[in-house]
Amino acid sequence: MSDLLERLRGRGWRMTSQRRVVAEVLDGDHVHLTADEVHARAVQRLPEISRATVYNTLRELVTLDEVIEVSTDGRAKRYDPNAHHPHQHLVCSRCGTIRDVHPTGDPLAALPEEERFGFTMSEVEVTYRGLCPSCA
Amino acid sequence: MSDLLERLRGRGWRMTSQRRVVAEVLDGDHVHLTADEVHARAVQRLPEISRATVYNTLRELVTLDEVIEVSTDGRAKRYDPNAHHPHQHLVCSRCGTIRDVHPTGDPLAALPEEERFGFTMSEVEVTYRGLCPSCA
DNA sequence: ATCCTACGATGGACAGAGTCTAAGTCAAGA
DNA sequence: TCTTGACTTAGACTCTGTCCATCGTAGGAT
Ligand SMILES: [Mn+2]
Ligand SMILES: [Mn+2]
Ligand SMILES: [Zn+2]
Ligand SMILES: [Zn+2]
Repeated sequence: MSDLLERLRGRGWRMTSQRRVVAEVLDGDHVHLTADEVHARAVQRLPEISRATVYNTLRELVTLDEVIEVSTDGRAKRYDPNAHHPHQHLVCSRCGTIRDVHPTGDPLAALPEEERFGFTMSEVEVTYRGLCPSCA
Repeated sequence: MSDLLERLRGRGWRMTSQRRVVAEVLDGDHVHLTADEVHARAVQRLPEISRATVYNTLRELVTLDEVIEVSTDGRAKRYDPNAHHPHQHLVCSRCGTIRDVHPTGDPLAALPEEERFGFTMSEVEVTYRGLCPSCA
């Protein structure tokens, strides 16, 4: 994730300990933490970091296309650092676990012209739901 | 929508004026109202109906599979009476308009076995995003 | 190395969406 | 008509997220 820190510095970001810690917390695969989960983990490393700063930093990362915002339920949004490889999500209906998945083909192809109502299409979001092995 | 009222009566629902009004508000095609929008319209017909009752009734309709809950943004959930014909949604990124759409083929087919992580799949939700004719 | 200052961090108030509770009301069966 | 448990209500409360005024500091200028 230090690539991220480099890119951000390159974009003129002032590098603070708070931003560094948020970026570190978001490192890894299949990471889909809520803002409060990010805050909880950030506090482990930097006890005085505030909730507002975590929200601010996440919002900036989203604006910079470095993190994706995912809302799979009606609850808290989740923040996904895997922003550079397009993917979809597989969610366990019981425990809420989220995995990144890569469906084959172009999902847009399944929507016939006459079903597009004159819209200019830009993206498709797919959420697969089911029970994970532990919950089944 | 009086079919709905019949079905509900058959399921042992006590029929109150409040429930009747909520069901009436939800009648129609491409209806995707928020709870507060449902409440606002219900108040036109029955001024003393409370927000809590609207929420209660919507939750029951969802439990009975008579209405579908849709969350296309991170904002308020939308309530969709078109629960008996499976469909997906096309959303305008600018104004939020929602249309029902019917993609061809089985959306599950696009997810290869090795991408299912041992999940027992149950459903797929697809959200197509773009700009509607008025917003483009 | 020190100084400056605009940008960032902070806590707390605030807002939107939804749930819960205790008390009052009424649909519908006896 | 009476009775009663299911339904409705207002408002308090929770959860998620935003906003604001103030304070602090990263990093360029000297
Ligand atoms: Mn992801
Ligand atoms: Mn719909
Ligand atoms: Zn699970
Ligand atoms: Zn539009």
